Amino acid sequence: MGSTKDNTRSDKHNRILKAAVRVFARYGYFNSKVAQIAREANVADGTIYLYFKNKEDILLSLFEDRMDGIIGDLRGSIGDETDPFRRLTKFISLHFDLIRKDPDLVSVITVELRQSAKFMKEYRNDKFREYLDIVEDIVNDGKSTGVVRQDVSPLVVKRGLFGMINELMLSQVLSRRRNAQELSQLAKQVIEISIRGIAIDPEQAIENGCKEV
Amino acid sequence: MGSTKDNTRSDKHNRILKAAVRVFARYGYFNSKVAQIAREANVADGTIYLYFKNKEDILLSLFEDRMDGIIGDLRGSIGDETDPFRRLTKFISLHFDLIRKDPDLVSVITVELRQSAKFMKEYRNDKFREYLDIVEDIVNDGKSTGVVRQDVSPLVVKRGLFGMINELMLSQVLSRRRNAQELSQLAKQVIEISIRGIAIDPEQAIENGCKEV
Amino acid sequence: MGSTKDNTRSDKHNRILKAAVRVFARYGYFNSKVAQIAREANVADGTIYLYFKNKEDILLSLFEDRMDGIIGDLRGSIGDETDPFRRLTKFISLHFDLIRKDPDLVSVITVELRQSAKFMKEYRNDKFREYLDIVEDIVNDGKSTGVVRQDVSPLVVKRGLFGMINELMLSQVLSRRRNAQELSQLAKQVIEISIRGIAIDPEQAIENGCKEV
Amino acid sequence: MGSTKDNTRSDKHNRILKAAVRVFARYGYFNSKVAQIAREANVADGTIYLYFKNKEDILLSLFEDRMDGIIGDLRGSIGDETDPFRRLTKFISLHFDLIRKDPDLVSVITVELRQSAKFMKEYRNDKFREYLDIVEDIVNDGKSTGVVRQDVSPLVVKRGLFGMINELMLSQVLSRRRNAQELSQLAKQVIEISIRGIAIDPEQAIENGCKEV
DNA sequence: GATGAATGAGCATTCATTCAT
DNA sequence: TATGAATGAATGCTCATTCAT
Repeated sequence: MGSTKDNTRSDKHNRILKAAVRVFARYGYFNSKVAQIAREANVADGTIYLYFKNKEDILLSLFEDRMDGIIGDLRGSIGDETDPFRRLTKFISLHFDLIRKDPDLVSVITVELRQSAKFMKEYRNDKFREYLDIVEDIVNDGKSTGVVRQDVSPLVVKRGLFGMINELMLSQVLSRRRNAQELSQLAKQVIEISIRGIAIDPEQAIENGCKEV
Repeated sequence: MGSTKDNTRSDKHNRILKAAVRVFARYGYFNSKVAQIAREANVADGTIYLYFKNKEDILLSLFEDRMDGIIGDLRGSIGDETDPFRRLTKFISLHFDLIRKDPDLVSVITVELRQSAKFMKEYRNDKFREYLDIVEDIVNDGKSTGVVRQDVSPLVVKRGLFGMINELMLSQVLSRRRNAQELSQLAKQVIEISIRGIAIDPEQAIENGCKEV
Repeated sequence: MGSTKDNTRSDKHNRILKAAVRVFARYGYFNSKVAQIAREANVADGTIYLYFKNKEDILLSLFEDRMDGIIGDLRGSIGDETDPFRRLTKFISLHFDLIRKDPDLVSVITVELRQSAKFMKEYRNDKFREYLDIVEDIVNDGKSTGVVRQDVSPLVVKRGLFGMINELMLSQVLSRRRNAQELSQLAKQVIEISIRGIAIDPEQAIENGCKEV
Repeated sequence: MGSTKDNTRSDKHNRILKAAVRVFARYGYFNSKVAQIAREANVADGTIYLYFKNKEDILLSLFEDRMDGIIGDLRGSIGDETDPFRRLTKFISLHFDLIRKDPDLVSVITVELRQSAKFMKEYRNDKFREYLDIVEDIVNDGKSTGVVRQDVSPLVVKRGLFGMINELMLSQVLSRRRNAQELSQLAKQVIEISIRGIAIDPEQAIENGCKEV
C-alpha cells in the first residue's frame, strides 16, 4: 500500500532523514530530541541507532545526502551551458529556487549545520568542497576564455559567492513571507552583481548571462 | 594592584565578557560551560548571574557590546570619506583587520551566534540592523550621487556583502595560518568585486575607491 | 561433517553455553551482551531465546550444566576411596586441577555467578547444595568412623572449605601466571590444613590422606 | 538540631555512604539506582557527583572507608595480645561480630564488591592487601616463635582463612535468622579448625588461643 | 555585592527481548 | 527451527541556575 507500509531498509533511513530536516529546522539542532525525530519518522527511538551512529551523524548524513542531490541538480542544470556567465546564472538561480522547494533544508544548511563542531572542523573539506568547486571551475573557465578578469581569485569568488547566497537564503528563510517573484528578483540582483564583479566586459557578460533565464 | 584587583562593577562585567569570547571561540557555545567562563574570568559561578540573565544573555550581550565597538570603528573610519566607494573600501578593510586583531571575536560572530535561537529570531533586528544600515546608507548615497546603478537593491547589497565578508572571515578563522598580506589581498578582492558589481562606471569607481588604501 | 555443521538441538545449546563461559569470563556478566554470545556461538540473537529463557537463565543453566560435570568428576574420583581424609584430599585436588583445565569456568563460578540475584537467593539451594553435601558426607562419615573430631560441624566445614577453595581459585584465576607445580602446592596446603583442622589424630590422618596423591 | 540539619561537607559524604550500603545491600549494586541512593541520603541526585566520581566510585569509596574502620578495629583488638593463636581468635571473632553489627556492610563486601571490575582487577591490591597482611603477620609470627608449623604458607592461610570467613559470613547474611549464640558457635568452629590446621601442638594452641574469649 | 555548594530537570544511548518472516 | 531488524524501557550523569551565607 502507501509509503507508510514500505518498511524496507532504505525507506527507514530516508524517513528518518526527512523527519530530521523537519525537526532540526523547527527546533534547532540542539533543541531537537532524538525521540522527536523517531516519532516523526514513525520508528522507535532505538531504530535510529541502527541507521545512524548518533545524533550528530544524522545531521552530517543529512547534509551529505542532500548535498548529493543539490550538486547533481547544479551539474545537470549547468551542464548544457558553455558560457561561464550563463552557468553562473543557473548556479545562483537554483539556490533561490531551493528556498521555495525545501525551506527546511535551507534552514538546516544555513544555520543548524554550524552547530556541529565536527562539520565545522572536518566536513567542510569533503562534500562542501565538491560543491564549491563548481564555482571555482566556472571562474577558471571564464579566465581561460578571457571573459573573466585575470586578477579575480576563484578561491575568493567561490567562498564569497557562497557566503552571499547563503546569507540571502538565510534571511529569506527567517522571514515568513516569501513569493516567487521576490525570490527571482533576489536571484537577479545576485547574478548581476556577481557577473559585473568579475567580468571583463560587464555589459556583454550580462547580456550573455541573462538571456531568457 | 593591576587590573586583576580592580573589582568595580564594570570591570567584572568586562572580565566575564572577555572570558566568554575566549571560551566560546575555543569550545563552541553549547560545549562551553558557564563554570568555565567563571573560572577564566576569576569570579564565582554565581557572580555571572549578577551581571547576566543567563548563558544566552552572555552571548547576546557579548555581541551587543562588541558590535558597538565595531560599529563605532566603522563609522569613525568611514566618517572622513565622502566617496561611496572609498567608504565601502574602508568598511570591508576593517573587517579583515579584525581577523588579526580579534580572531576569537570573529569566531563567535560568524559561528557561535547562530546557536542562539533568540538571536536568529529577534536580535537580527537591532544592533545587527544598525550595522547593516551602514552599507545600506553607502549604497543609497551612491545611488543619489549617480555612481551606483539605479537598479541595485541596497537591501540585497547589505545582506549579500555581509554574507560574503562573513563567510570569508569564517574560512580564515577556521584555517590556522593567517598573514597580513593574505588578508589584505582578500580584502582587495572583495572590494573590487563589490565595487564593480554595483558601480555605474567600474573603472572610475575602482580608481576612486582604491586610492592609497 | 565437522562440529560447526552439526546443528542438532543439543549442539546449539552447547555452543551457546561454551560461548557464554568465554564471554562472561572475559567481560563479566553485566558487561557481556547477549548479541556477543550469539556471535561467538555462531547463532542469531533470537536463537538464544529458543534455548534459554533470558540472559540470567544462560548463566544459571551454565552453572547447572557444568556443576553436573564437576559433581560427576568429584564422585567418580572419590568413589574408589574409603578413607575420609583420602576422599577429602581428592575433593580438594580436583578443584585445583580445574583452574588449569577450565579457567574461564572457574572465573564464572567464583565471580560472575554472584551477579545473579536469583542465584544468590534461590539457587544456592539446589545444585550447589548437592555439591556441598559431598563434603558434608565425608565429614559425617569421618565422625562415624571416629577419625574426625565429634565437635566438628559438618555444616561449617562444607561451607568453610568451599569458601577457602573458592577464594584461592579466584586469586589464581585473577593472577596471570599459573603453573602446575604452584597449583599442587596450593592444593597440598589446603589439604593439610583441612585435615589437621578436623582430624582427631592429625599425624595419622595426614599419613593416610596423603599417600601417593 | 538533629543529624538531618548537619549539612557540613563531611556529613553529606557520610550520609551518601550510609545510604549506599543500605541500598546496595538491599537491591544489589547493578539494580541500585543512583537516584535511590540520593533519596535515602536526602540529597539531590547531582549532589552525589560532588562527592563521588561515579556510581562505581561510591562502591569503592565505601569499601575503602569501611575497611579503614575494620582494619582499625582488628588492630585495636589484636594489639593487646602476644600469642599468635589468641590474635587469630580475636581476628576471626571480630568478623562474626560484624554480621550482627552491620549486616548490610557484610552483604556489600561479600557480594556487591565483586560486581566492580575495577575492584576485582586493581583494588584487591591496596586496602584489601593491608587487611590480609594482618593474618600473614600473625602466621609469620607464629612460625618465628615456633608454634606454627614451618611448612605452613602464610599466603595460603591469609587468603584461605579470608575465603572461609567470607563464605560463612555470606551464608549468614543470606539466611534471615541469626542469633548471637549461633554466630559465636560459628566463630568457635572456624577458630578451632584454623588453629589446629596450622599449629604444631594443637591441644596447647587451642588452650592458649581460646582462654576466656 | 560575592560566593560556590546544592539542586534536579533533562536526554542520548544501550541492549535484552520479541516476532514477522 | 532460525533469523535479525525492530523495539522502547530504563538511567547515569551533566550543568545552568539558585540561594543561604
